[in-house]
Amino acid sequence: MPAMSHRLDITFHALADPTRRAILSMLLEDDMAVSDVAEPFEMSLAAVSKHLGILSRAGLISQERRGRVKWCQLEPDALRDASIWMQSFGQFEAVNLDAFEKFLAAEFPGNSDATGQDG
Amino acid sequence: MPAMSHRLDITFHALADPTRRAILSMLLEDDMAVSDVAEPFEMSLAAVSKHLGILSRAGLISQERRGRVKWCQLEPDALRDASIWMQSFGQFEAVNLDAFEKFLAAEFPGNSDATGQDG
DNA sequence: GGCATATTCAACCAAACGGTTGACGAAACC
DNA sequence: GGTTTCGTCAACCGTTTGGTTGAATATGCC
Repeated sequence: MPAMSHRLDITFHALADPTRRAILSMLLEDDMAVSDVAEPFEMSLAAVSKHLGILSRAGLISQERRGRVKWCQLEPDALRDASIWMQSFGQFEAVNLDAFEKFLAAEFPGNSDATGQDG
Repeated sequence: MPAMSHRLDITFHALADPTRRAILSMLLEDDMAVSDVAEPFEMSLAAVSKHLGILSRAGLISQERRGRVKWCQLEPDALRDASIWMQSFGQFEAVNLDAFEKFLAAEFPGNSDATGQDG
């Protein structure tokens, strides 16, 4: 596996954008069509389509065409390498569940607007 | 904490570069001066200095000036939020130690060249 | 003081990013 | 068959990125 590092580049880069993280959060709840993914964002469908392409190339989501609708599905396994890479820096063997809850409350306020964006 | 999402942007972006991940790996072993961090890389000192600035602004390292030498120290706590964010995607409550070992062997071959870069 | 060492700053560059728009292709509906 | 819907493509645009170089700013040494 020579390109291990490159895969990490792709994964972390994909995660480094709030829109893309918001999309992943949305897909946590259910598979979605591209248009439905795009709907809550104040940007063009083409822009969201690009984001989905980046997530897809990173392996973080998969896309399956059914009829004219393209369904997007979370592929959380792709986070594994990145997560494991982080583990190599210690500290995280036992994630503090308390901190986790607080974090979620801050990152996904109300969970009705689980976008990971400010506001 | 309104800018939680922005912090994640910064952290993931900092991690999305192989040079910067290599630097973090080097700092795992020991604190280092800027010049010593730069030495193994085939790029200018100024470039490495910029990378260190990015890592520092992300909180992933701290820098302390002693005399004319600036020492760089790993700050693994900054990975916590990013790590926790990943936990929200499930899958990782129990990291597979076996996978972890294999990963380390691939990412840091021999551990004498723990750069995280290809080759 | 004068010179070497350690690090950053400033200006610049090519390439990539995140977005837009308009055209296009493919599937579905009537 | 014509039109609408879904999604991508291509071209473009301003900004950011990751790198370079040379000058500037400490600090340490003799």
